[in-house]
Amino acid sequence: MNEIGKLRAADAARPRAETRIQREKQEVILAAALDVFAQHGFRGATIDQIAEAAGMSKPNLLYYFARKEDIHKQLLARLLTTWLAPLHELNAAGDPISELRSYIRKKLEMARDFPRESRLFANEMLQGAPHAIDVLEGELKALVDDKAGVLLRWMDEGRLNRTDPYHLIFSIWATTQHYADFDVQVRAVLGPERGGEGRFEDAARYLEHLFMDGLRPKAR
Amino acid sequence: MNEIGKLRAADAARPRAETRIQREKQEVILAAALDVFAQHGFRGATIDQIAEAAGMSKPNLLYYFARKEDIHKQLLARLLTTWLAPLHELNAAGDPISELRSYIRKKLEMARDFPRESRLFANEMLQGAPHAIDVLEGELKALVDDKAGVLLRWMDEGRLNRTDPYHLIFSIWATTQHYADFDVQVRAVLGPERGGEGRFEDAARYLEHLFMDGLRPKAR
DNA sequence: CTAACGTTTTTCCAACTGGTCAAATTTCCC
DNA sequence: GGGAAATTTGACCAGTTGGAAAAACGTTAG
Repeated sequence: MNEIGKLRAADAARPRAETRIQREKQEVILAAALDVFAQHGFRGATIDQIAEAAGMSKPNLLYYFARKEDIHKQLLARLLTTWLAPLHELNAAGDPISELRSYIRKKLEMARDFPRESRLFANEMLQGAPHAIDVLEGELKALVDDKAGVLLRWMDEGRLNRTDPYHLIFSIWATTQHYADFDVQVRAVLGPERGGEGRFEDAARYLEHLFMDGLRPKAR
Repeated sequence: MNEIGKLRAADAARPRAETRIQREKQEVILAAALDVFAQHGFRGATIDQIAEAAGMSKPNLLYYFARKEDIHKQLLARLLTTWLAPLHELNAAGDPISELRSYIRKKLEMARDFPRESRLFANEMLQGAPHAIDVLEGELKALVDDKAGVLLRWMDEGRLNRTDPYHLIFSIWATTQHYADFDVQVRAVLGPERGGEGRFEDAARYLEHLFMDGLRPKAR
């Protein structure tokens, strides 16, 4: 009888050397699970669904991930690191306006290129972050605290309008992720003509304008 | 044997006169279902869960709503009308800046006062709007087309900075609903001190500033 | 080539799922 | 207070769910 599966589950701290097949199949499973979890949430997704999307039988899938939760956990862990990367790159030594512009652009590109990851995260938030609350209160909060400090310094120096740095970051998250999470709505409202691929460029132009200058015409 | 349940399911066009108990229990069920659907999505929610939250047995609940989908449908239908009301109220004859300010405020209040409704809607969007796509492409698109026209006229008159009116509306939706849908994240990042009830006032102040004036300091 | 290990399939299970049905109980109107 | 209608309950069902076990099949290093 094989022990690898159980070892990996019980003893993740000392992972066994992985075979080629293990690496490949695990990727296939995670890719399939991303689709299913992103659309139906954790409870709404079934192992059968994931297995079928991954092109294998349920017991075969369970050979690689002993339980459904393990797949979800790993997906979430991967996501969170790549998700936070753009904010990490916000450079205190750079120019405030172009740093923010760049951050907004990167986040919008992530919404465009990794919409399933965004929806997976959104699902986790809607459920009250049962699997991610620790990261939110720990790593994420620390990072945002740090960057909020940077923003605040920029504001003190008069290089950015004075406002709430936390809510500023929230508003960037909200506006960019909206294009992944509410994609159906965006497409439906824009209609067939404007709802095509160009919508991300339109969004980028609009968001830049909004965040830089707002909507009120300058008095003259 | 009783027929009301089946009649109501089969012949919703000509509803029977409702008894007091029917009205009351249906409300209790819908309130309970709102909680459960908002947290777990349609597939992730179970009738047992809803029944328990409503304080009744499953067969008893099924006496009032013959199928799970019926509860969800009704919840969604109610939601959509109240959800669109604030945008309806955007008045073409008013002052652009105060109209927008007022719209943003109302949407933020809805996120604060009806977070479960917001999450129910978000869940539906994440799943690709299987039950709401018609409304999105019909009623909602028509309304947004109309109001986008108003915004465009305001821009033509120089009373609003020229920008994309559709994405403007999206950004208002995104930034306000964020405080309902991503509430856990907002609280976690703000921490115990700043994450209390005051967060909505802070958000209101910030969003007003963002939408009105943006972040770039005025050249002087 | 073959034995050990890795992988896949088949079979199975207990718990849960949405939903039915008839009997028991309660409510309401006369 | 009695009877009809409305409501609630308990027992039940077929299909699905997450998961276990072990046998059958592949792969690969010596």
